[in-house]
Amino acid sequence: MSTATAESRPYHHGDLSRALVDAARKILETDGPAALSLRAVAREAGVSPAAPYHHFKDKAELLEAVAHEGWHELDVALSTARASTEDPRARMTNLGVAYVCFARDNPALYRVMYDRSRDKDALPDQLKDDGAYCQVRDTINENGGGHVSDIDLELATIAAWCAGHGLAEMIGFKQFAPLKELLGGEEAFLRAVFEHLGMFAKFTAIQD
Amino acid sequence: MSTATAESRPYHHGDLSRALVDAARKILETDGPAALSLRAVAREAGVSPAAPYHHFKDKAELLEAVAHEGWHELDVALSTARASTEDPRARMTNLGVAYVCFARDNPALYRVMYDRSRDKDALPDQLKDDGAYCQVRDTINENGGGHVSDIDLELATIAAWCAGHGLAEMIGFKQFAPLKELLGGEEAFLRAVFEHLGMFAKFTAIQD
DNA sequence: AACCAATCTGGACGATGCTTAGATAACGCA
DNA sequence: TGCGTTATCTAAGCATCGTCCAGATTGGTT
Repeated sequence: MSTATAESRPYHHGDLSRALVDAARKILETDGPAALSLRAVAREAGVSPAAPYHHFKDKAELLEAVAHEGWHELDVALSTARASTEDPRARMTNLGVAYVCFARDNPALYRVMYDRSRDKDALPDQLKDDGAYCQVRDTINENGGGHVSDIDLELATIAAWCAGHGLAEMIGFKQFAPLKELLGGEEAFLRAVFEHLGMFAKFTAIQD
Repeated sequence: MSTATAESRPYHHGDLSRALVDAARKILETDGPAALSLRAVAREAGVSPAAPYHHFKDKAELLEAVAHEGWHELDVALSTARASTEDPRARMTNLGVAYVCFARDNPALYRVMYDRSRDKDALPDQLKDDGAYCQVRDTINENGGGHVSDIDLELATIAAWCAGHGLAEMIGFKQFAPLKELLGGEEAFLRAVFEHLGMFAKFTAIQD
């Protein structure tokens, strides 16, 4: 035993929940989602295949914990992007670019996040109250100068979120490679695509 | 087509490839993607677990065939929607609604289609030449009256495609239920979201 | 010191994807 | 018509998976 990442562990691990989530994320990063088995996670944490069941009901619950971390980190990334400029219009574009870049830089994690959401037919609840989704809504609201109806604001947020997610899932697709090169890199490509999404048309009209 | 779960079937099946794809789709519809194992497919087709390997290299290749059928059917659905009206602007919205409705009505199939694409980091090649993707591009081009640059046309198509895909993956999410009810049903909700996607802002500006 | 509850192990069960060896039958050619 | 070639299918087996169980170990309470 003690295939552990470090020296020989005591019988009781100490903080196995944490170690399991960390092990899962390490496997995700190095070998991708296909290699993420519960047994592999236990192996990576230096523990027997049955040990995780004392901390997580089943594999899905472990993935839930991993996804939760992912959403939080996405939240942080969006916060940073949001603070990057004063111009509200540019801020919105930066937010979109940051979203897609997060998915590009953490493809396996992003996939787990949405696989779990699709299984539950719902995004994590925290997103709506003070998470990433909320940041998109607030930024859009700033664009409208506060004159936007609740319904329009919600619809625009959904539209933006869906576009961001769609792009995030396809950003690595081979078909886009020539266009990316033509436009001078992936980020320029991203900005150009977001330029074509006019979530603000209605709001700027209201402002005028 | 006499998939022989009943009467005695001859040693050689006749058209097992077809039967396997049909069996896979039936399992997808009734039990969802999680239940789609190669062995279950073979069982459903009334054949030994090893038989599929004489027609498909592995499970992924079977799913590839299933996905291929899905893309073709999506293509048909978009064609129908495209012919539904003369107004080019409304035609574009109808196209988006039809796309999302296809995903809503065939959730498991849609998931297989994109799972396969993500594994290959590419959409099916046929899409670009005369498939669903091409229909979106053509419809957008009609909107621009042919005055759109190739690059802008491609970018707008990508933007629309990504937004449609994002919405398609999330249309069933619980968080959207109240808004759907408020707007008078799912299709009204869809139209409202697509209203907020201004893929045409640039083009209408060109036309004006 | 003694007990309890939490934690971990070893082993097992059924199911999966896939491989191999051998059985069967359809097809082309004499 | 007969025969061999080849495609197709079965049976059995391997490694792995998710999950459960009985029993061993331990830290925390009293």
